[in-house]
Amino acid sequence: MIPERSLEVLRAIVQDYIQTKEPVGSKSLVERHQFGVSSATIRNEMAMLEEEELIHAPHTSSGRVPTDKGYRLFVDRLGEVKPLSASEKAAISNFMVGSVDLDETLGRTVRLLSQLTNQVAMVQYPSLGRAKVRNIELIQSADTRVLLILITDSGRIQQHVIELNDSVDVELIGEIRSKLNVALSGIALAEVAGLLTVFAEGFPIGNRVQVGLIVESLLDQVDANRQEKIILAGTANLARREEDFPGSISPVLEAIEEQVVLLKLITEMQSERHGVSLSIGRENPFESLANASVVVSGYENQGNEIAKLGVIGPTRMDYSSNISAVRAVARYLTKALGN
Amino acid sequence: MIPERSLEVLRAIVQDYIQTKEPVGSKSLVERHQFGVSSATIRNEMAMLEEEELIHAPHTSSGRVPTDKGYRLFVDRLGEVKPLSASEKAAISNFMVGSVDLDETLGRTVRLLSQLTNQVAMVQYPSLGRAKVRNIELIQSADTRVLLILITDSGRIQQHVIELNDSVDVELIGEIRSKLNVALSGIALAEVAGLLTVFAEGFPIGNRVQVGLIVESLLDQVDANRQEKIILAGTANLARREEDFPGSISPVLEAIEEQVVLLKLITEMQSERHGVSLSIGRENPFESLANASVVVSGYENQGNEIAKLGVIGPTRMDYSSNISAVRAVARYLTKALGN
DNA sequence: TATTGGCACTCAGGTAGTTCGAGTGCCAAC
DNA sequence: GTTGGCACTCGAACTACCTGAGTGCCAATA
Repeated sequence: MIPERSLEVLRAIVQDYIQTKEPVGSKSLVERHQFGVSSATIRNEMAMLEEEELIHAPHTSSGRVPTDKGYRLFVDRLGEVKPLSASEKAAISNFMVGSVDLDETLGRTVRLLSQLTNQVAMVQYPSLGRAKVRNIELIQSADTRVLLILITDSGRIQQHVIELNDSVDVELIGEIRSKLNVALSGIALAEVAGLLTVFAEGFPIGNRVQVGLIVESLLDQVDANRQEKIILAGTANLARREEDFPGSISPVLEAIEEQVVLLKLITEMQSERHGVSLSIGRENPFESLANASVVVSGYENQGNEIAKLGVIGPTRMDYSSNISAVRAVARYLTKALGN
Repeated sequence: MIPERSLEVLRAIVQDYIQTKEPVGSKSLVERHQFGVSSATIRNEMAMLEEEELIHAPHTSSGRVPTDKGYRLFVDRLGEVKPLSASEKAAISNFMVGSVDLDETLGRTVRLLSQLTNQVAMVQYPSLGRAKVRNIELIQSADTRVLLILITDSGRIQQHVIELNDSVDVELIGEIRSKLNVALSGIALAEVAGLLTVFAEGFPIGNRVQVGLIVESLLDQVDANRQEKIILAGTANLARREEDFPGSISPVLEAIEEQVVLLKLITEMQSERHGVSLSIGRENPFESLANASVVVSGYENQGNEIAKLGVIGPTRMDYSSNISAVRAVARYLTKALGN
C-alpha cells in the first residue's frame, strides 16, 4: 500500500510536469506546493516512488518525470475531473444546434472536440454491427447499375453501386426492394445474413442471378462492418506538440491515418470510470503510439452505445481536462442523437 | 535573354539541391557535371543567376539554393518530364481495377498518388456546378423525415435529411419524386434553380409547404456547390520532410485541414503545360503555404474537366517526378471514370 | 572578351574546455 | 520520521578555436 503523502507527491509531480514540461525536482516541488515538510523528506518520497516505477529520472541527476504507470495511477486515483468552464459549455451547445443529418453532426462534433482539447480528435461512425435496419432502397442509376442504400436506425447511411451483368427490369427492382424491406426492417444487422440465405428462392428462376447479386452486395455491406470509419480533426495540433514526441511525429501521423490501427485500439479499450476509457503510452500495443495516450468514450443512441469518440495526444497530456471534455462531448452527442 | 549555359547551371543547381538537400557550391557543381569549364567560370555564372534572383545564398559564403523564381524557370523551361517506370505504371493499373463506385475510386486514387509521390496527395470531388442531374430520390426515413438523394452524371452522390414540420404522406412523396425527375433529369445543376421557382404550384395548396421544404433542400444542395470536398492521403509524408519547412509544419497542416484554403488555391490555378498547373512557394497567396508547392491537374468525365487532383509538398520537391505522376494519375482516373 | 588560377576573406558547424546550477543520495543529528 | 548538511553528478549553456567549403575579385592568359 502506498502511503497517502506519496500519492500527493505523485500528483504534484504529474501536475507540475504537465504544466512546465520540465522534469520536476524536490526543491521546486516544495516551493510550489504546501507539503509542510522539507525537500529532503520529499526526496525520500521520490526515491520510493521511483522504486515503484511510478516516476523516473531521465538522467542520473535531474528531476523526475512520471512513467506510464505513474500517469495511470494518477488518472485512476488522483485526478479530479475538472468541471468544464461556462464558456466551454456554451461552445458545446452552440456547436450542436442546427445540424440535422448524421454526417454533419459528427463533423461538427469532431471539430468541437479538437478545439476544446487542442488535441487530435476522432469520432467513430456508428458501427453497423449493433444497429438495426431501418430502410433499404434500390435505385436504378443506369441500365445495368443499381444503387443500394442501407439506412440504419443509428442514422448511418451506407451506399454502394451494384454492377449487374444484364439489363435490369424496373419492376423487378421494385419487387426486390419491397421484399427486402418487409424481411429486414427492424432486424439487427448481425441477423441479416441468416435471413437472406434463401431470399432468392422467392423469385422466378430467371431472376435469381440478379437477385443474388443484390443480396450479395447487401451482405457485403452488412458483413464487412470492418468498414468502420473514423473522422479526424485537429491533426495540426500534433505538430504543435512536437517536442512531446521523441524522434518524430510521423509514425504517430501514420498510425492515425491508418484507421485500422485506431479502430482496433479504441474497440479494444475497456470503459473505466465515468464511462471514459484510457490508454496511456505503452499500454497500447502499437509501437508507433508508444508515446501517445488515447482518451475515448462511447456515445449512445436509444440507450445503446453505438460508437466511440475521443482524443489522441502525447502521454504528457492534461488528462483531467481531456477526460472531462471527452465525456461532456459524448454526452452532448448522445443527447443530440436522441432527437 | 539568359544565355544557354547559365540555364544549364541553373538546372544543375536545382537537380543537385533537390537530391542532396544541401546548398550547392561552384566546386561540387563542376565535379558532378561536365561543363568543360572551371569552377571560377561557374562562379561567374552563379553571380549572374543571383543577380537575376534565380538563386540565392543562405549565408554570405555558402552554396546557392534556388529561389521560387528559379524553380519556376526550371519547370517552365528546363525540367524534362520523367517518364514513369514500369513498376509505377503497374502500380497505377493495379490500383484502379475493381473499384466500382465513385467514393471508392477516388479513395484509391488519392492513396495511390500519395504512395507514388511520397507527398501529401489530394483529390477533389467532382464539382456539383458543372454536372447534370441523373436522378433524384426521396426516401422516407421516419415519420416526419425524408432523405433526399441527388445523383449526378459525374457519379457523385449527395444526400441530405429533410426535417418536415408535419407527418408526411407516402404518396405525396412519390409524386414529388417523379415530378422532380421528369423536370430535372439531364438538366445541368446550374439551371436547376430556374426550373424550380414555380414547381410547388403544380401541387394542391395544402401540400405546398411540404413541397416547398423539399425543393428548398434540393436547392441548398445544388446551390451550395461551395460544399466542394477534397480528400487527402499521406499527411504523414509532411512530417517526414520536416526539415524542408523552416519553423514548423503545423501551419501547413492547418492549411491542409482547412479545406477552404486548398480549394481556393487549386481552383484559381491556371493550367500550364501538359494540363498540369503549378504553384511554387510564395506564388500562392497564403502565408502558411509560403514554403509549399502544389502540383495539380484536372481530371475529366465525358470530355469535361470535372475536378482536380494533385500533390502538395515542400518547395524543394522533385518537380519532374511529381508532375509526371500527377499527370499520369489524372489520365488514369479520367479513363476509369469513362466506364 | 571569356576563361582561368590565385588569393584573401567569410562564416556555419564541429570540437573542446569551462562554468553553472538544479538536482541527487546519503548520513548524522534532532 | 524528519531534517540540514554535504559531496557529487551531469546536462545545458557559454566560450574559444579550428576547419573547410565556399565566395568575390583580380591580374594573367588564350
